[in-house]
Amino acid sequence: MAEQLGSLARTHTCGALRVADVGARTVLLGWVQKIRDLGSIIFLDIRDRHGVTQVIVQDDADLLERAKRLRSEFVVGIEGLVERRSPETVNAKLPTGDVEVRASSVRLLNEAKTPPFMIGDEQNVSEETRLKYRYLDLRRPQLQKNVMLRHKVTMALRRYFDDQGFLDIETPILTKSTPEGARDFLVPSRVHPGEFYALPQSPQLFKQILMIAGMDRYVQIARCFRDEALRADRQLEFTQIDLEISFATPELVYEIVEGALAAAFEQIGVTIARPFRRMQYAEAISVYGSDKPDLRFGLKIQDVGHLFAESPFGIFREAVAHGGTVRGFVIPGAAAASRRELDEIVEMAKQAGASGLIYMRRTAEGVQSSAKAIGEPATIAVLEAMGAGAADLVVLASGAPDAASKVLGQLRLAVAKKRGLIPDGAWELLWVTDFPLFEWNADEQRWDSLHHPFTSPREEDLAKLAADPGSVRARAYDVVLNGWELGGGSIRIHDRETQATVFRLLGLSDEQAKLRFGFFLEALEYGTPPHGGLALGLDRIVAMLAGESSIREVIPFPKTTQAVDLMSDAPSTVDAAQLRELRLRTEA
RNA sequence: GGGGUCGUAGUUCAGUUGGUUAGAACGCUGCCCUGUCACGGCAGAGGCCGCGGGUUCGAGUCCCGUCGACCCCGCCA
Repeated sequence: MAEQLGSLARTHTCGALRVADVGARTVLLGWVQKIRDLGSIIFLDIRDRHGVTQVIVQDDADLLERAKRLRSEFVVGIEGLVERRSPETVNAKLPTGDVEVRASSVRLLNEAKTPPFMIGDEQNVSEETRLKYRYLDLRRPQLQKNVMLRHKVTMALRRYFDDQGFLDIETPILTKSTPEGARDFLVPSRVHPGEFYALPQSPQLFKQILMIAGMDRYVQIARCFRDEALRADRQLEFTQIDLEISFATPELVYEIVEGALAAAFEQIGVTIARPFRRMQYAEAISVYGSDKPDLRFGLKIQDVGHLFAESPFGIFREAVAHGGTVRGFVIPGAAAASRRELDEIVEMAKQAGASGLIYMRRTAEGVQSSAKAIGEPATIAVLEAMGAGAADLVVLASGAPDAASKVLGQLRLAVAKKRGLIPDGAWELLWVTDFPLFEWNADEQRWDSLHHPFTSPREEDLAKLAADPGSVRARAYDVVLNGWELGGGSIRIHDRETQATVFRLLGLSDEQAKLRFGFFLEALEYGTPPHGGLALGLDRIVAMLAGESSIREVIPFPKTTQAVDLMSDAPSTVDAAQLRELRLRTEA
């Protein structure tokens, strides 16, 4: 049934033809998107990734007969003459809508089963169905647009880093397991039974070694693998724009990364404001309850603990007495909220981990607080201290300072979303700086790196390393866009002594450190330049630029939240023979 | 590991208090149609109501379990 392509050569893509082409002979190769059969005149919409062109079949009985046999998604070659459409038949919705192709031959290159969903249609299809038939989903305009945007962003970044003197260098995919951080994906070695490679969580040590090797500026669009739970913004494998710079200061890293993001934003025609705003980690946590604050809206968290030191309201008074505090934020215009809306807000707070939430507002009769014990004068004092007007609602929660803020930070996001406080088209980029170097791991009774063990402490905090590790700030920084962490990095430790001190604080004996990172520690001793860098999440950047809320929309073949590829059905069992060769036995 | 939302025709969905033969739209098939582009008209096919159990005279609907998709917490140096 299907015919050969033969010598049929494409002259134009399906998005190319314009009035200037009228009179030209053309060959279009593509998919049948739509057939409008009017009897003795048939219109075909032919699609490729460049666009859609209308083909008209008329007069020729044999050709009409052939066209009638076509169905959606058949692959065809159309030969014909470009004609101008009469004014009343122009289709303003198509870039090619001023012209049409009068077919002189229709070649059926391949048939297609009826697809499970329509390609040219914007109708919603469940993600499950889309992922199973990803090759069809990828034909749809939205994903084609996203794939093309990703290409443009990638190319722009490669050009940018080349201009900035970076070398694009590949690092191994089969590498050494370093059990800190995320769970590794392991690859068994046939040659060394019982031993395993790990897939890189990031090329961290290799890029630092490239600095030791004198490469000066390194960049790689690197696939990274982490065997952790999946989310809208997290996949098992994802792509980082990984970079490292010798003789780097944070300022230099900021400048280079801001330039890179500007180049990426140019691809959607947006000029971003530079330099980016900066915010210390401590402020981000206390005021926004998050280390990746969304600055597109207010609802800033304020501390009013001092107003409750002697409050008759026991919960707040006790919190303050025991080193905690009372924090909250103002929801503008929410004073008129119904009982049901108020209950919803309290429920959202509980979902965020709050044990309770107090709200207060001004009323026609005076003021009202959901905790009557607080009393009218104190309620007025809080409303005034927080700058709440007559139309506003105040919500309050108590707890340890950071914990209260983190709960309120989640509530802040939920409230903003629910009440439509997030403006469209806003791009709020910032650097979050001065992260703590360590966080206390209560389960293991030791310090953990907040970033990673190769992060340099701030020089003025070096003296505190031994006595008070929790107060040591890192030379680490994250770049945040609209509440998404786009990337993070640090100035690295470049001397063996500091590195050894940090390992000890992390509870790694010299022996363990040598076993895991021996090659790296040895390399450090051969003239390591001061260096630092950062990694940007390419999937997140492209998703943001594309206006998508999940990175699955910018990854051609993503996995489900249960880590399954619905198209290929990976992961799967393997032959017993394969396992034998690897000397592996499974329990399941 | 925990919490939540959702599984009904190829697709997206509706389905009342548990009650006759489970509907709509789009898609699909056939016929008609010379300017359509969300073509139009006529006719038609299409269902293990995710799966398994239970309650009941009777279950798409109620209960238990299970599988899957998505969102969130934990986790993600």
